[in-house]
Amino acid sequence: MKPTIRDVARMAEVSISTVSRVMNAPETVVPSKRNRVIEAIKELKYQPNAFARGLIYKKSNTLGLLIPDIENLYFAGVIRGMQDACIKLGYSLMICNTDRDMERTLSYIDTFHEKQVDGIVFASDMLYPEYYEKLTGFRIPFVLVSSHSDEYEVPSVEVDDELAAYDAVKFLIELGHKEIGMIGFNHDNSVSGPPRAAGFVRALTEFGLERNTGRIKYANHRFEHAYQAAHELFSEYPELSAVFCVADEFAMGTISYLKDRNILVPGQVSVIGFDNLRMSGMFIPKLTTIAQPIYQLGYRAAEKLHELLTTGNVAVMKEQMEHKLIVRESSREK
Amino acid sequence: MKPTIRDVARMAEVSISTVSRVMNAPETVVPSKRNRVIEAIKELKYQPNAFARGLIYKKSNTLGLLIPDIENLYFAGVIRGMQDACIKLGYSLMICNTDRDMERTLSYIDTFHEKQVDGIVFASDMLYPEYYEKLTGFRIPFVLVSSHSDEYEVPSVEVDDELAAYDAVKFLIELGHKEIGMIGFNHDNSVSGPPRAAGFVRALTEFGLERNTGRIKYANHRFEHAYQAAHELFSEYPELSAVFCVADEFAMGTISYLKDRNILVPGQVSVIGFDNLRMSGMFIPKLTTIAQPIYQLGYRAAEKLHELLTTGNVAVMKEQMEHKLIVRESSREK
DNA sequence: TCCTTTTTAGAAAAGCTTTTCAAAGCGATT
DNA sequence: AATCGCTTTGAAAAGCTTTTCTAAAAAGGA
Repeated sequence: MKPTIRDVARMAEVSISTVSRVMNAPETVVPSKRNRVIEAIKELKYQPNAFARGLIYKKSNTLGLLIPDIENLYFAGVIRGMQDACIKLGYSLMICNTDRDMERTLSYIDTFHEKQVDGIVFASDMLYPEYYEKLTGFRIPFVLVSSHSDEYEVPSVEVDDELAAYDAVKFLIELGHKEIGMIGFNHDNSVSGPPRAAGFVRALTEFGLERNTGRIKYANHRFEHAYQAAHELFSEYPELSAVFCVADEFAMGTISYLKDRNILVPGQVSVIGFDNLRMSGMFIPKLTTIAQPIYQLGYRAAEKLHELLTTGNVAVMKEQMEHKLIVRESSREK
Repeated sequence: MKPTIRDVARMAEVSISTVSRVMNAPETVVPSKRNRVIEAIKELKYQPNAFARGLIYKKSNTLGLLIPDIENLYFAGVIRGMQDACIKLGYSLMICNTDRDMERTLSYIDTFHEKQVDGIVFASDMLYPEYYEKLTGFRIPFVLVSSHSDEYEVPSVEVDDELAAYDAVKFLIELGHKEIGMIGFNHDNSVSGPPRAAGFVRALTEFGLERNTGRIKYANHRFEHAYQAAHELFSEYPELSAVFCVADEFAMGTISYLKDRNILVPGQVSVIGFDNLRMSGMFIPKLTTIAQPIYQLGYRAAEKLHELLTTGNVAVMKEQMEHKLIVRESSREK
């Protein structure tokens, strides 16, 4: 049986109140007893029961994290950042992989509520009304990471997707490319899809390359879909000399396709990605990409949630972090 | 304030016992009242308090998972499998990233104990005596995944590392390669390191290629280290025509190095990896590798832990799952 | 109609900790 | 020596749910 505070009290020959005090306000108990208690705790390997504490404090010191796809390296980075922040702030972390499935997500929210997580970080997926209603119905505080909400007032941390995409495409244009395509996220279930497409269009327009704005194919988060999308893109526009991919995984898919077609990257076609995954520097060729501060995004999201939890509010509702262009080997001057 | 069972009782005009019964043994309460209670629960969005329940049942229905490195795709797959199993079995999952840091690992075990997880899956890292002592001292049941223990009697699920490595090297030999090197895990903090090296040696010996057995360099889990190790390996043995890498990430590092040296893979050198990560099929060239059933390993580990928790024992202590050779593009006949 | 059995419902205890409140102990001051 | 004030300690309540035990009500039988 797990030892309880009673067992410690009995062994140290004091009352349970004294034991509790030794743990929570040691200076209020005389050293002789205090030491006896400490001894007993060590001896019994006593650890207070989190259920009993939770009942009193009405807090679990646990945060929930909802992730669409844990096999996506992007989220692995977010998790790491968030977990480090949690250690600093004294939270445990409960991670759930939703697979972008609504039913599953809803059920995880139920679980989080039942387990009394103090708050939730909701990553990257669309904040559907169903989620919002449930979360607010349960009065669970939450923040969005790599996402935001136009409809609701929800704190969020992300990158400026429109500007980042603009920078990527501008880079391609300044390299001398005039025939540029894009592999984007499907708009209907993606929050970063539309702004990245907007950045693509804005850059083209500003530089008088409007004729490219329709050269977009969409893919569904994974390599294979991007491979397929690249196939469609190049079948339709074989003249392309550069492609903007809204995710590094898409860039890899695109390059794979090009490789299978014996088209050289960056010799014949330049490809720029987005995210700067850990893998991106390992790929052959190493990916030119827009780096997101992935780790920091996760770290900051946890801090923001903590702020919300402790002060009941956040200083700035929609927060944006800096992106950065990283030039490696998958792009070249035209 | 979160509604409690009292609030429901008041609204439905019954006692709290009745409310509890509606949730746990509905057939024992008369339909008229039962419906009133159900109504009230819905109306108030009531959910029972997990702390209070935990106090009674002495169970959290939560499993802990200790992972060395969440940014390693291998573990992402394990997590997914484990989480799916957890859903099936009715557990929540608490994931902690140890970074292979002993202090951190120990502190996570404390947290798990305090949070009263029902059991722990310990992934891939060495089961140091410190861990074992702590875990057994707390009486927390646990199983090992992608790992095992020679010293202690601990249930485990993994692949037959020695045989898998043997199969990989045998494949290389049957391709006609006679000058073979290996990039392995450092032995001092790795459980799969030694058996994989043993498999390498056994295959060479069986085919009369003993002269190769010393051609091993070690790396430390990550791409960059493998790149460096490949550098050392080829500086010392430039005659090598094939390399066995004990991880796909090592294979990528090795291929990157060879690429930088303008050595063609598989044209001049064949490389075989280990794991079959999701990325391995995206790499250029696509990796020939020994596939581990990663998802199933995680799934099975959770099932095994469940078995341990419910029956107090486990049918087979050390379980091995099947590996499989997957031939893709990074290997070629000599 | 009365008694026995079964069904249904409520009161109270238990699970473990923290915290409040009251009491006891002690030293110091007059 | 008596009182005051501070420190230290223990008893008890509270937090929320489940479960046991008891009582009341309903149903069934004679």
